[in-house]
Amino acid sequence: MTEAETRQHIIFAALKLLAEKGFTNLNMNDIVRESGVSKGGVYWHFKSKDEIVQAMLDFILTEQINIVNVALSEPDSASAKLRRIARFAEAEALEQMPSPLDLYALATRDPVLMGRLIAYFDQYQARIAVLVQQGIDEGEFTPGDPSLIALNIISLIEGAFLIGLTIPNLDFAAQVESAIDLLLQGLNRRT
Amino acid sequence: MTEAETRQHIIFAALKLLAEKGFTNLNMNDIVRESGVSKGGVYWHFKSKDEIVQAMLDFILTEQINIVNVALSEPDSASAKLRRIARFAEAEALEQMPSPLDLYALATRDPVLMGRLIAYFDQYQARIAVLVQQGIDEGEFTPGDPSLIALNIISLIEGAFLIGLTIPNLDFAAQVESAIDLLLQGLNRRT
DNA sequence: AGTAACAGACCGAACGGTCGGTCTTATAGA
DNA sequence: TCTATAAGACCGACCGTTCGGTCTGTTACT
Repeated sequence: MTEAETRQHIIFAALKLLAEKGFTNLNMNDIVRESGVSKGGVYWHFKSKDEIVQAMLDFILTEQINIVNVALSEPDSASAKLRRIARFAEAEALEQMPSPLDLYALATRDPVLMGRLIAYFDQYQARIAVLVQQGIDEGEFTPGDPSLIALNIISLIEGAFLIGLTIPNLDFAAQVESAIDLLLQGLNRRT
Repeated sequence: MTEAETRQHIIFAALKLLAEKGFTNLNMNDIVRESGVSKGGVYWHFKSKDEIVQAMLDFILTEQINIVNVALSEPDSASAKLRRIARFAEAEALEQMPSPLDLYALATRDPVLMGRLIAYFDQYQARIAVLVQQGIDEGEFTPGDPSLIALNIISLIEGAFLIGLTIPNLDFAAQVESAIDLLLQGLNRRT
């Protein structure tokens, strides 16, 4: 195993544990056990628990941005892209990915994490804003401030996530779908 | 001080600390110090830390429901009520209330907390659904499943909160306002 | 006197992090 | 080619601290 491989191996182990037990119950000894790497080994690659948390957040946010990028790169109408993003989000939620909720909560207190999170939201917002602009240009959406509308769209998706992650036995897919419908109904130009 | 007063005093102290330092750094010794009640005293009123966390969540959720109830009791149009709720939410966010984010994250792993949270969302959803129904009946909103629409509205508000709590220097009020506008544009019957 | 309400010293487990050492692989001089 | 040397990657026992929680009182009111 190369250095980078081991590093990622440790991060994946940590992510798995985070998904299973939440941050409050995430401790180094468990990460050591789960990863199969010794304590010394883990601390060779990461100088602190905080650094692991940081790496986990980076990984998740990068994944998220990639999902959005892929959805945006498809040659589709703006609303179709929007639906695609929502569906990706849904698919990912169904996997055993750890909820970013713990990490968001942490970021509220940690300037470093907060920095990454802000950068992420900036990127996210910028990309969605481009999409909104596309929709407006193509006459699909009613004109408005793309940046602000983008933030509202993100709010809706994140909120749906929050609810979906919290409430079990909820038809998450249907909810996201209808949320987007509601949103589009508001965005679509009235013909 | 009566028993109930001391109890609430301790909870307030815990809430203040939660707001300041987040759940990860919330410990009993600090609660003891902040409340001014001794450890024995605190453990006289609460048999465990979990019980305090539970009480905190209960308090926050009850507050939230009350806000909604007050907003709903005003004799207003459906959309006006909706704006009122958003504005209340915003006002509360500006105070130093602790973000429920930590508690939401916790609830994901704790069945008891989850139970309270689900009950809360159920109530919340039911109330908003009534409001949506009112809007539909009065011809203000386009017809649709009030329950599902209610969930979407909640998603939007919670999402706006999430973003607002996370990103600093964001014009939170403006964002919520525009989010509701966007929503209403979708909800309003096209004349 | 009895009990509800509190005080605070104390406990053991668990935590994040350290440290001296080992194993493997790469390099280089003879 | 063989071997000496060194560096990188990893090991796991151990340490100091912190944590949630307990226990033995003490106060004050009825």
